[in-house]
Amino acid sequence: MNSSLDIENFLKDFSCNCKNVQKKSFRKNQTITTYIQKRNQVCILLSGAADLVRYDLNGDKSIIEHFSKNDIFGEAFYIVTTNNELSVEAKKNCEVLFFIYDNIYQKCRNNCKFHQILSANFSNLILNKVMDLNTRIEILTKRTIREKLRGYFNILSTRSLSKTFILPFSLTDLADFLSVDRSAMMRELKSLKDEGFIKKNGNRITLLYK
Amino acid sequence: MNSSLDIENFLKDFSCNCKNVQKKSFRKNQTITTYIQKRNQVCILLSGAADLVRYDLNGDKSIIEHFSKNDIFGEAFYIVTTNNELSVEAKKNCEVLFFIYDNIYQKCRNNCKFHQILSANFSNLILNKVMDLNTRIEILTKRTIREKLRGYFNILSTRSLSKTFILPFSLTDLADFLSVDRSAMMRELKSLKDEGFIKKNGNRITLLYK
DNA sequence: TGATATTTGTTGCTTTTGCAACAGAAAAAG
DNA sequence: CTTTTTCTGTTGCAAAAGCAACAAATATCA
Repeated sequence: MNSSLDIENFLKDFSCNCKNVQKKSFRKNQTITTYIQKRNQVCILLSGAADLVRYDLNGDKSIIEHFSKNDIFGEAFYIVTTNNELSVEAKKNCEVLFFIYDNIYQKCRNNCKFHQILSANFSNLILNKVMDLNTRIEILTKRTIREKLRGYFNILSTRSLSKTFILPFSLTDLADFLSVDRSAMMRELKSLKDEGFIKKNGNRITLLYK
Repeated sequence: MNSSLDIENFLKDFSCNCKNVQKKSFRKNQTITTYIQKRNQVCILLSGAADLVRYDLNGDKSIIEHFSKNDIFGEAFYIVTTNNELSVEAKKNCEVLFFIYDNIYQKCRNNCKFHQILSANFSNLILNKVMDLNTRIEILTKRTIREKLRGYFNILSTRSLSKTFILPFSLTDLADFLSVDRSAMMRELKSLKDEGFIKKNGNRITLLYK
């Protein structure tokens, strides 16, 4: 989306005096927010990287979403149920903008530039989000670990316009992202290597098939 | 979302003379659209039910999304890759509105009511979509068939405000939706029944746990 | 209504995945 | 620079899931 460039520039040095819009910084491994019903919070990640994670009753961790620069997230996009605790964890040092959803289309008292540009760009930000979510679902609906890996690798390859690309995850996190057991995934990665489908150096992957 | 009521009323008897907005009818099992890169088509399902499906190289079918009344979909929300064919299939007779994404925020020549209301409500329509997608991901990230079933049943129970609810799918389609083998799912359903977690009559399910 | 197609329910067997555990490599912290 | 922590790579075994096949029940269609 070329429109993300507009947003990027404006977010970099936004200023708004509304008490409803806040910019906060987080250090790696801190919890940025926990999803709570009815608060309707929306966040934009200005810099850094973060994951939306769920710990289920067995203590298994799932990475529900992976956020990087300019991604939008927050409980406003979620129907929060009682069965699971969702929280957003900083994977690197992060800067995050917080506001509430109701606020987006309301003109703020100051009629500040932030609100103007935000409401103009909100749909595009969400559209990007929808595309990411659809991509994620595409991968998760694949039946086997092998297909998930190949599906994800294809996407990364397409995005980087190259057969070679760098995984945006540690292998441990990749397993959580694909929602599979890490050791099983490692086994499958090894088979893919042995059978000549991929080449792997650390987290640099090269696809060897068409 | 209470805002969906506005949309519902206006969609029911919309009229727009733009050549870029079309309303079409489909019979059960017809293909409503196939996703093609760059066309940027957006669709709103006015009535009926439809599924976004993918057939992979092995011929396995996955239901990527399930659409009901007032759901929004289309290739504009997708990064279409070469590896898979995505199409939307009518599960019942359907009425569908077609237009292109660029069109949403452009004022049409006629400045018609449709475009006015659509741009005002587009964000809410997408927001609902994001919530659905997030819900779907929640379920797909569960590790076992049992957890997927229970996760999905919890959601249906919450939505219907009751321990008893009707599955919106045939069991065959439910398996495709959860992206698992049907016979394995049936086995798991049987265990859930035998162990006293659920009661099942056709596609009416009752949860027996807390 | 009768014929045809689809869905449900079930099972034996095979393959895949998850689990647990551990050693070595790499990265982070002090 | 050394220690501590996290990540990678691997394995044997157990559990879960997929596959194939079929009969019975339902639904659809002509």
